[in-house]
Amino acid sequence: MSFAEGNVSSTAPARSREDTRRRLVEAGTALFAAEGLHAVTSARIARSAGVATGTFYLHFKDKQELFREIVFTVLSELRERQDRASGGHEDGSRAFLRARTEELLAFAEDRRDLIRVVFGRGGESATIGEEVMDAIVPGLERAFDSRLAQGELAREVLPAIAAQAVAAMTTRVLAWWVEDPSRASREEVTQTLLALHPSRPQR
Amino acid sequence: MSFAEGNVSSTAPARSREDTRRRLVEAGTALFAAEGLHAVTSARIARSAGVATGTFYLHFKDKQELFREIVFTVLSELRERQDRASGGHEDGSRAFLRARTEELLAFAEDRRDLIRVVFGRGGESATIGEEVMDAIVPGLERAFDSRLAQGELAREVLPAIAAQAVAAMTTRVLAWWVEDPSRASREEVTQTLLALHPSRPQR
Amino acid sequence: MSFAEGNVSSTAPARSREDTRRRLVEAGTALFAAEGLHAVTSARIARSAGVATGTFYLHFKDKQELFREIVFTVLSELRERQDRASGGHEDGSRAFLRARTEELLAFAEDRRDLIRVVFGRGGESATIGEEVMDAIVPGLERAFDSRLAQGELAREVLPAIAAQAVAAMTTRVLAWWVEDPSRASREEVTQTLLALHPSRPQR
Amino acid sequence: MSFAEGNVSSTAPARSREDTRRRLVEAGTALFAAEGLHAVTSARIARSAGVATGTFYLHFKDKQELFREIVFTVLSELRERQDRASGGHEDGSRAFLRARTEELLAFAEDRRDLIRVVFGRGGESATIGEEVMDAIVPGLERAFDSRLAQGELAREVLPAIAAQAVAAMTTRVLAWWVEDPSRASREEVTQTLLALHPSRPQR
DNA sequence: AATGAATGAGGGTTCATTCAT
DNA sequence: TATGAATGAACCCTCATTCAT
Repeated sequence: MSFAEGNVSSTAPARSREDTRRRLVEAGTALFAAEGLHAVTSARIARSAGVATGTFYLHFKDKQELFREIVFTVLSELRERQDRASGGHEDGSRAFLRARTEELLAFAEDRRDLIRVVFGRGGESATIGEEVMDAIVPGLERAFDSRLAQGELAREVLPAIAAQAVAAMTTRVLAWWVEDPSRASREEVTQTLLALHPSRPQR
Repeated sequence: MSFAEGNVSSTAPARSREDTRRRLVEAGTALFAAEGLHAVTSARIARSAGVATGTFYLHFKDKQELFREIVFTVLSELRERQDRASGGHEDGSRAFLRARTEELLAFAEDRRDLIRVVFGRGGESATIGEEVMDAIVPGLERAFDSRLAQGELAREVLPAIAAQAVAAMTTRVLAWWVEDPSRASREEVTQTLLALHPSRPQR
Repeated sequence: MSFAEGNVSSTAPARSREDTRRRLVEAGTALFAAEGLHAVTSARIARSAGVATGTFYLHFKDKQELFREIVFTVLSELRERQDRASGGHEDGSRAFLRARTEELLAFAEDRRDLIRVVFGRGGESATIGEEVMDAIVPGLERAFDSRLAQGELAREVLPAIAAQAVAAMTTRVLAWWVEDPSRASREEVTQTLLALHPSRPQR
Repeated sequence: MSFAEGNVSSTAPARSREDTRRRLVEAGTALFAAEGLHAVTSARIARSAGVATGTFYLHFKDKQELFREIVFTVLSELRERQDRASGGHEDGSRAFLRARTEELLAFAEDRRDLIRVVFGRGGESATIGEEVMDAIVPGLERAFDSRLAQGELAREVLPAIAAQAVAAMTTRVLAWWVEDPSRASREEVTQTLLALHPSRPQR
């Protein structure tokens, strides 16, 4: 057993392990997007990933864990992309909001399946639905807090409520749109979402 | 009150059957509100209603049917109450909207359990969640259509999207609020919802 | 309460009771013929007879009892008709056999439903199937015994076996025929059954 | 015997799976023979095979599938044995028939349980009973067709009916005999069955 | 690390039968 | 006698998870 061989035998399985994991994530994403958390069994995910049933549990504690992983990977990737997209603009400005919204919709167009899993079917697991909200809402709430302080928000708006409202509105519109993108152009969705965004007092 | 009248309104067995049904609906409502559609079994609902497992199926084809019945009874009762409350006001006017929103919140305060079942956990069943949306969205969409025509809505707003957005926003805020009504006063919720309602073009 | 009234009130229910029973038998016959013993519930029979579920059990101990009653009523009626039909002929003669077979087929044509219940689906209940055989076989066996003694049967034929064979052959052909009477004319069935009837040694 | 050969014929897990399946088939056969299709539950078969309930469904879609498998395995094995036994004789000849009948009875003596399942209780499932007939009858009908053409059958015999009759007669006698083989010797059964077989015109 | 057969608790549902009215 | 709501045991089947290989 040469040094090289040893290397090969210790890295090849490592690569293979990651590969297996990725295959499971991909199979799970496709199935969850198409049928939802409850309708999909861990055995089917494994089969669809081309591995044995038991292999699933070498990579994930249970079905929820895979689901959760998909959901939070998406959320963090999405946030990263939005942060990058809105990087050049002043926090909370129109341009900032537009950049983030456009990036959101670009992502949704690219990865309809992921949006379906996270926002379309997330409600299937009460726990995870709550966690998704917890991942989205606090940032929004802080934003509304500061906009309220700067007088850029109607005084009667409670940031905590507005944050819930905007999170729900955005995720719902997204889910609705990816279900059938011909329902509206990307620009129409963008403009409507921006128009509905809470802003300075009216009248 | 004649003898005939008494007979007509309800025979003895009929009263008993209706009573059992009502007990099942109540037990189901409480359990669905607390744990959601999936976590509750028909056997538990029956036991909690003080009847045998089989009795459940004398009254409902299956668990979904009871769930659906609860959901759509609530929706129609709610709509009725809102219609009554907004009866005196011009369609789509501020006063109209305020009256409907106040009635919605009054209902939510009265029947937190029902709101939880319908809006908090409704998403658990993709089918029913979709149907709930279908019961709410078209009316909103028509309202936005006519408001757009009257120039009372920013021109860039697409009614179909706005309807999805407002439905999601409202139901989410409601669910969030009934989860812990101390989070905000009824008036704060009312004002925030009204402030977030899409309206005439800004700027 | 006059004498007449008393009479009415005591005989009317009596008539009604018999009527109810007859309705149950008829409903049961139709349903058993169409779907078999297992596929039919006592509640459905009652409903189809226009009475309440519980009423079924005022007339029959259980579903089997109704089934059994139908089966054995048919068997005894059939035997009576065959006896009457073959009355003028010498026991075991060709004419005797032909008369009985013709009567059997006439009955089958009249009452396809009954034949289906008794011979088509009888096998569904092992117990009753056995009893049907026990009702048919001994008579046949005695007949073969005497025909054997008279040299009208091949010597190598064991009456006990021949009786089983003829009972099975006849009931099966009957069931097959009533399932679709266009499969063969009544005369063809008669002639074939008679031709297959064990008789004097050949060759 | 190379290493490869051993591998090909059966891997360790494969052997185990087949073994479980065989145990289920054997347990099912014994139970179906003793109590019939309806009286036996899949859970009991599993328990009797020494495996868990769920294991049953790893091997068979449902109870019917196991039943069907037993029935049609028997029928095809039986046919094979009969074909082999009658191989040397001219089709439809006396010797041919005798060889097939003797093989049938030898099989019945060997595997009373199987005969009970297939012919004794087969009627319990209308569907399967029909299929069993469909597996037996067409061959008989063809045989009678050609015998009729050759004048070896009474002209008044309709082959389609005779086929039904002979199938029923044979299976019934078989079932009756295996229920208690002391009722008749194998030779007596053989001779009676042969004597009852439709043949050339009499008189 | 991967396999895949096995597990068994538990869910949904049916239905023969009872019994208070 | 009739009613029909109620009963509850029992069945079929699924599937998340384990474990010997």
